[in-house]
This record gives sequence, C-alpha cells and structure tokens, in this order.
Amino acid sequence: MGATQRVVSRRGAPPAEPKHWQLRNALTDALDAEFSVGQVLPDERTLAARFGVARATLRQALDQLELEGRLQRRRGVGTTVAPPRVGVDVSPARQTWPGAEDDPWTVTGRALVPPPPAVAHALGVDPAGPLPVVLRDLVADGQPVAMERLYALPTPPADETTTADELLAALRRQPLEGQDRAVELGSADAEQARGLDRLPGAPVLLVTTRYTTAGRVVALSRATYRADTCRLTFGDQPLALTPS
Amino acid sequence: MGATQRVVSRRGAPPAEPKHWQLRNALTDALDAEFSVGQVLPDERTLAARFGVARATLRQALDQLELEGRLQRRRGVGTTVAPPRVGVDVSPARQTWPGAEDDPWTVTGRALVPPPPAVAHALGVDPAGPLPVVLRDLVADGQPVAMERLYALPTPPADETTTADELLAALRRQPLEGQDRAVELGSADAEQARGLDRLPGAPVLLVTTRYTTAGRVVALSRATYRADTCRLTFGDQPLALTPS
DNA sequence: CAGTGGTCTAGACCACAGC
DNA sequence: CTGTGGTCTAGACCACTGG
Repeated sequence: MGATQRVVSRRGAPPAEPKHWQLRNALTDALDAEFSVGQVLPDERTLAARFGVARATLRQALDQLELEGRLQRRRGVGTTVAPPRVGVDVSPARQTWPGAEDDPWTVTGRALVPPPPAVAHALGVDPAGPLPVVLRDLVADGQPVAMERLYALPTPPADETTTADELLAALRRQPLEGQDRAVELGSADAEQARGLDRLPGAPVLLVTTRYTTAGRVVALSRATYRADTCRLTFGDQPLALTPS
Repeated sequence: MGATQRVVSRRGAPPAEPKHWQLRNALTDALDAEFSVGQVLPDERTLAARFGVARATLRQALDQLELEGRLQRRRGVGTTVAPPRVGVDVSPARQTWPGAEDDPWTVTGRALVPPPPAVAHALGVDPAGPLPVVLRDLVADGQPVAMERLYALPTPPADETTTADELLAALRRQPLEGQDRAVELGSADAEQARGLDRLPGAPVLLVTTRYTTAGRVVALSRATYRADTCRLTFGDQPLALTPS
C-alpha cells in the first residue's frame, strides 16, 4: 500500500459497488501481497486518510475482514494480520459422551438453572424447573476458542451438591445411541464474549449437539466457537484450506 | 413496544454496556414477546427516534438481529420478523458423489477457470491451468439458500464442450472413498450476493468438501449458505431448535 | 501519558420497491 | 412520486493498552 490512493471509482457507470466493499477488496489484495501474519497495520485514522474515506467507511471494510478471519483488532493496541483459522474437529463420527478420555474440553464449572425454552423443549422438560449444566471451555493454540453449556437430564436427579464430574460420569454410565449436530451463526452474549476475549455481539458459530439414549434426548450441548478464528471440520482429517 | 422509551441506562455504574447492545437485547425481548413472523417493524428513522438514539446506533442493533436470523431487511420495502432458520442436511454420512439421485442441488452452469490458490493446492494442480467447475444452486422453501462451485479433477481431461452433467457423470464413474467437510464463516462476493438475493459482503457459512478416490483429492466443493436463513445439520435427523 | 480501537451523533444523499 | 433501507461523511468522546 503506497502513498495516498483512491481505490474507489464512483463516476461513470451507475451500478458502482459500495465504497466499503471496494475497500475490502483492495485491502484483501494488499493483505495477500504485502503483509505477513502478525504484522500491524497503520491505525484506522491514517488508513482512512490514505484511502480518502471517512473512518466509518474504512471501519466497515475492516469489520468485514475481521469477520473473515483476516484481521485481528484489539482496543488500545492496534490491528494485526491474523493467522489462518484453527481447525477444530467436531465430527459426530466419534460416538462418545462428552468428557471421555482425550476430550480436549476443560470443565470450568457447573450450575443448576432454568433452561432456555428451546433447550427445555428439546429435552422435554419444564422450562421453569432448574436443570443441571456443565460449563466447559476449549483452548487451542493457547487461545480460548469455544465455550460450552452442556444441559443434562440428570439420572439420578441432581442437586446443588452434584459436581460437574459426577454429572458427566452419570452420562457416561448410559449407552450412547446417537448424536446429531447443527451449526448456525450466532453472536456472543456478555459472558461468552468475556470468555472468548471478544466484545459482546461478536460473531460465533453455534454448535448444538443432541445426545440420545433409548430414543430419548438426554443431554444437549450448546457450544459457541469464535467465528473469526475457528474452522469446524467434519470428517477424516482436518483441511488445510483458507477461503479463496 | 410502547411509546417513546429509553431502554438505555448510561448513568451510574461505569462499565455500562454499549447502547447498540442494550438495544439489541431490548429488541430481542420485544420480538419474542410482541411480534409474530412476517410482521413488519416500524421504519428505522421512527425506531431510532422512539429509542432516543441515532439511526446509525439503531442500525447496529438491527445488523446484529439480522445476523442472528431474527430479522429480514429489504431495501425499499422494510424490516420484517424472520421465520426460524431452515435446516439443511450436510452430513458427510451419506457417502455419495454430488449429482446422485435425490440430490437437491440444481446445476446452473459450468466453466473452465483458473482455480483459487487454495483450491489448486488441495487438488494438487497448477493454479494457472484452467480447471472445470460445475455451478449449482440450492433452493429451500422457495428461497435460494446456497450456491456451490464444484471443482473437479477431470478424467478424461475436459474441454470447453464438456457439459456439467458429463463432468458429474465422470465423477460418479469412480469409486468414492471418502469425503470430509469444513465449515467457516465467510462473506458473499458480488456474484454470490446476487444469487442469494443479498448485498455483497453478506455473511455466509462456507462449507468446503473434499472428495477423495484412491487416496487422492479428485473434487472439491465450495458451497456458500446464507448464514442468516440457514442452519446446517449433521446427523440422523434435523433439529427443530432456535438459539436461546 | 499518548495512541489505539469502540461508540455515538446528526445529517446528507443514493438505490430500490411499489403505488 | 413517496418511503424504505443502504451508504457515506465529519466530528466528538469513551475505554483500553502500553510505555
């Protein structure tokens, strides 16, 4: 990225693309060609001036690139070129309960709370009645990448003194008949944002897993992965691919 | 949502949450309590005035809700409450080539193009040499939900006259040994945006599938799903769950 | 403390849908 | 044409990091 430049063309043909999009494309090319992982970019005010746009417009482009995992921004620090996304294996192929050996998740706590309506419905329980939850974290490459809430149908019924490990052990005692998963886009709530080192509303990949035994859903996991840094892999071996 | 209201509390405790986030939460609650699918919201200028914020701030909250699949916005029309996300089955369990019978995708074209670097690398071919691509669309509930580019290692070599169906047939003639998938967050390019009836940069779930035969990747699919309207399901049966 | 990204404002104009 | 969401601007202030 050289001296003052206007990548933007607005005169002439009517259906011109939005400036922030042209800017994103220009920055993508610059990132590919002239920057290496970890390198810090000029600050936003400087970049905006350099491209001849308002800071809000420049930020729209940076937002895109951060969403795509190309950039990493930290308040008070600066904007750096992000490393390729971390591949996280989430294949349902390995039919195991959570907490089995070589399970990379770490238990961070447990609670007894009224489940969200959707969870209560899936488990077939009363939304008002408290349900035990196991809280777990996933760390990859030294960075927190996901947080999970695992709602379990307790057998035998749990109380305030039941530990997370006891809840997991109770699940493992049953035969696991099946599990299915769903992935969708969501946004981090305040607590998740704190745990993932992001701001509230940060984009996350929400993975919902249902564990069934005897034709009945007995546990339901809600895992939120940082969408900017994670690639979820299903299958034999992780991919070494970056978009486009 | 009644008359003029300020949901926002900024005085007092220092670490107050951002207005746009409080606004998102307030709107989420209102959506749950007082709105039904398809209902149109007041226009943005009215809403902003109602909540006592600038339109840009209100829009930040609406952006979130649209990302989460709660709202649908159409330029020149208005903002409506979105229906629950459509579940799309993408389990790699069904080990079949694309284009098998009961494959819900529709072929829309083919091309002979130089592949993106990542694709060339995965297939082990020269990034400069043109590669055949099959273009396909996926429609669910009458709405376009995904677009796919399927890069194939042609056997025998394809030329400009090879049709999409011939390319798919050539793949199906080989034994499919394995496939693996990866899901990550991306943004729609100009063409995808057009096909998905969105604006450029719209959030998409990027699903990369590798098809292997004889220990070699012979085809690679890049499918982009509308992140606002789709939920990808892996497993026995689709889930009927909405976040929180 | 200075410098960074994050938030918020008030206003203007554009692109598009539908009447 | 009117009304909608989409884009863009210029500026201010806040929250956080690091020296």
